[in-house]
Amino acid sequence: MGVAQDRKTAHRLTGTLGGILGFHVRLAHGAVNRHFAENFSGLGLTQKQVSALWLVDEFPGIAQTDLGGRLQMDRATTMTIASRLEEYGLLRRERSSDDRRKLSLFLTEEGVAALKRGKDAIGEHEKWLKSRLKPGEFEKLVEMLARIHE
Amino acid sequence: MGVAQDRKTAHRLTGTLGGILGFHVRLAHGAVNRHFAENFSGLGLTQKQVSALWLVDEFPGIAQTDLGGRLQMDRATTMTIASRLEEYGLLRRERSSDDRRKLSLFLTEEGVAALKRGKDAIGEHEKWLKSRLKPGEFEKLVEMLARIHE
DNA sequence: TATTGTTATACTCTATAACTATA
DNA sequence: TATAGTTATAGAGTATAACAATA
Repeated sequence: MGVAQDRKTAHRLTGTLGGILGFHVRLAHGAVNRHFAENFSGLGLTQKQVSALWLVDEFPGIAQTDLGGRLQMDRATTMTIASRLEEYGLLRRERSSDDRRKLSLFLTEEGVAALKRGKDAIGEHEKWLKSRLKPGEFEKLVEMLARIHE
Repeated sequence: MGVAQDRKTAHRLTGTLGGILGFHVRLAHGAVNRHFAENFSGLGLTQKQVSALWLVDEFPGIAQTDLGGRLQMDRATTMTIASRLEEYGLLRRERSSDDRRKLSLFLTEEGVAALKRGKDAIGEHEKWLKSRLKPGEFEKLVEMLARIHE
């Protein structure tokens, strides 16, 4: 309640939005999404969808719940993404024999082809990202962002 | 089409999702949103909404289109956010006398109070972010992310 | 009891297209 | 003609709650 607290509050209230990390995370995310959507609309897939295909390819037979864990989404959200990819004919669901509650996910042939195109798109997109950074910063940035979401 | 190209493609296709910067930007954005939503639900405002209030406070009388520019959203999206804040009674719109096509935005008294609470929440939230980084990284991260979205 | 998947539902953010009014 | 705002509409992503099947 004293002068020190007043000063602290005053300082915080007069700060500029440009100094807020969360604000820059939000804008960067938007810029990344926009660049991908605008430049690779022919792909017919979002970055998120390519990520899901990528993980199913990296971990064949992964359970839906584990896919959700790796992409940090709850069961219902995972359901939305997986169902859409199944509708597109890119993903196949199979009841697990180990634990019959679980679904094992696999890519279809079309899914493998779509992932290949998706990875090419993401490769180009990553080049664009890299071009906006100084040498060595790319890896630094990955490391710091990972520490935030891990 | 030669061996060099094959090798390059093979390398790209066998890479792991964890090395993709866009992937980490997405996860970090999700983590930031989730932390804010879970810890400051009592505020009744999203980070995005607080950002909008903050900018109107920083630039009193800012036109809707300029607010949109600073938050990198198109006219329609800006409309959605501004209308909601007006509904909440936090924002006031006034026809500009300079250019009668434009709207000037101002905070209401309630808006000023809400922004104060919002800034306190964001201040705590930023502390959480900082705690996940090493000394000096916070500023580095802001700088790099800014270079991506600028 | 706990976990996995499922469905219904709702909310935020985003964008396109077509329209009105002002410049 | 171009710009600012507006409305209608749609889609992606996210989440909560309640339910069924399985462990």
